[in-house]
Amino acid sequence: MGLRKSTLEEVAAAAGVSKMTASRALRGAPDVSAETRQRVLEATELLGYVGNRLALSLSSQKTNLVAVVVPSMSNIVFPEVLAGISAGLEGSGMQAVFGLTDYDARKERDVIRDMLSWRPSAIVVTGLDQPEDTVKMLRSADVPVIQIMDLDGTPIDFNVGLSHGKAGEEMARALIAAGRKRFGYIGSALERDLRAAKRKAGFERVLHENHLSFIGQRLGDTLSSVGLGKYLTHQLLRAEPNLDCIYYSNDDMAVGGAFAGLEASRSGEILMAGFNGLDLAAALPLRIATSKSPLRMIGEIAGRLARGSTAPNLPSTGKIIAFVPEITGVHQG
Amino acid sequence: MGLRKSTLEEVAAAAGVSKMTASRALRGAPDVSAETRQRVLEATELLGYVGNRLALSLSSQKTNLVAVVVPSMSNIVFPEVLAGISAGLEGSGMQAVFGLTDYDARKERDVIRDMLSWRPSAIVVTGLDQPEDTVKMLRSADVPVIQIMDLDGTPIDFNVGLSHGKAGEEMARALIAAGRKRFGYIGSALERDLRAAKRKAGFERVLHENHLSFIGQRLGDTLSSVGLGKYLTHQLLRAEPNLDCIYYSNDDMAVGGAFAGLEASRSGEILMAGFNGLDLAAALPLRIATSKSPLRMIGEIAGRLARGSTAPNLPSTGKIIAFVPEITGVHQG
DNA sequence: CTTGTTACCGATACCGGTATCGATAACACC
DNA sequence: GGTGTTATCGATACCGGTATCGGTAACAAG
Repeated sequence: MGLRKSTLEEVAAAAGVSKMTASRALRGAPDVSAETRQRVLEATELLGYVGNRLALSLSSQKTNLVAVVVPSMSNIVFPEVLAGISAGLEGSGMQAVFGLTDYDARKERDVIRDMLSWRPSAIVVTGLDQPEDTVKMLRSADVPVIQIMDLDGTPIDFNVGLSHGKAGEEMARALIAAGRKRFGYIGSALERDLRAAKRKAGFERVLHENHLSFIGQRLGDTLSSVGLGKYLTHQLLRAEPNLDCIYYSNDDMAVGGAFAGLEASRSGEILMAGFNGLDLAAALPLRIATSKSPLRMIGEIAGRLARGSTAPNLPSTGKIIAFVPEITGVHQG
Repeated sequence: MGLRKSTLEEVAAAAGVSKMTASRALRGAPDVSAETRQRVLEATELLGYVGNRLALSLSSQKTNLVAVVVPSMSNIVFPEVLAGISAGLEGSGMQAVFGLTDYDARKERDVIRDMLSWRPSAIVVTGLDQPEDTVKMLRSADVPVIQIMDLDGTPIDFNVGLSHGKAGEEMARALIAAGRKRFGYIGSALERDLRAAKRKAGFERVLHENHLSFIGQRLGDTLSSVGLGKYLTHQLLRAEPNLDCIYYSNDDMAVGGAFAGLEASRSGEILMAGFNGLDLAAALPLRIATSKSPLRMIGEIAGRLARGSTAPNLPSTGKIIAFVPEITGVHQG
């Protein structure tokens, strides 16, 4: 059991052949006799040889890396997408590499630059709102760029997701159709979570079309969480007791809101609407309304695009894959 | 704006210097005149040059990679740990690379082998229960190995986590001290989630010491989730209506259980106990008992160990960093 | 015996950087 | 003028693989 990582050269020496022959044997290339191949495999086993991908990738000018850049891991949304990407890559020999931006554009640029320095065979980034210099960097990287989650903007290359503006609009229409009239809004950190801001803007557009507006709103400045949603809902309900519907920036916040409603003994009256369609929300004893965003599917398709395989059964063709979220849990009030 | 990735050679040519001088200029090495450095930087900007880490790492025999191998992303536990690792690595120039095992030992071995082929400067793996061949591979890799989450076993090198056996024991003691007598258990996929199995075993040890045992239990075979916890709890409560306490494999399941209790109008009576101390559970309108596992902290310390910096204020010294989970939410019954 | 074919293998160049050592020029000093 | 010192730069080797081409031995065919 060698303590230092052994090289192909050493394996070859142990097998009594040249480096080149050892390389061929390990890759299952032709032009190697069965006996020689056997000896090389034994030497490999003996030395615990593990190939060096750095050398392989440098030499072959190819990597099996897919760079994935997401804002955060602090709620279940992005992990779900990442799991989807991993699943979409499964069996391709490709490996996803994740980088976090903390919803910070500068950090995003640095992370992307760092990722590109590994010469990945594809890069997946979240959203369409990268600043110009970041876009320029991605464009000149000569790598397939897959922008996920959002559709509202101009994609660089591939684009998988849904229109958050429309998602907000549709939710507003559904709630108005269900007879809701007195709306509140609760969200957080909208200057960073641009997709949540787009949903809110879409929602408000439809409210205005119907000569309505948010009666009251509360905006937190930390990232969304169940606890924050609960806290802000208590606040908002104290200030505006006669709301009959609250739109939240996402399901985490809405679930918190539902708990707050429960604690305030006002469960049935006020309809809480979120976004994402988390499993958690489905298991809740309280009904919240939500738009089901196909997080895992978005990840899987991104993964399949990254591996370059033709993805079957896509909801639309071409380089833009659009989903329309299904709205559930809206009931008359 | 070059479409193909440019090389240092090209940058050097554009600046009218040799490759070597360009390399020095970009790394801020000495022996470069201010004027030359300026010309190189301009050429870099012009060509949109992004260094090639493959070449750099191969040449320097060093990578900035930290390999991280976790079982899953489907609940918030591991994302939380990953976020901690990222935070612990912040500012070090190191980059975490994640691989998923789906709680499958064979897949774990393959993922670890694949990770090692990138010659990471450290590798973080989940748990201490790797099969012998995997351990051998890690041992001979000549890389710091950091095993996280669990302490019950023999570590290869560094070890950060807590004893899940003891966590189960302590929870049982606390519940018994609070007057609970009729215990049930609900979990899932224990043959894969070995840490949950250890907690259960610890819990049962203390039950037996007190001449008690689980009156009834339900084991799912899919991964834990809020929905599954709710479903199994309904089942168990029908079969064993006189339970006064249920121990769950984790908080996800326990939260589902709490919801089930709510739906069955038996909220106050039965104490549900989980594990992890998720934020979600804290925001719940219902009290569940839990052991707070410092997930993010475990990740951060693993990250700090990986970057090789001395981590200040560690709860213990040496290569084993042990945490003791805090139990909350246990009330008399 | 010569020639051609096939199977197997090795020598060499290269991927894109960095380490190392040596070269050159400018300048100071004796 | 000869010599030493310093600042700046380039040529070369190397990291650990793979692509490519050429070489050798064995054997069959003429």
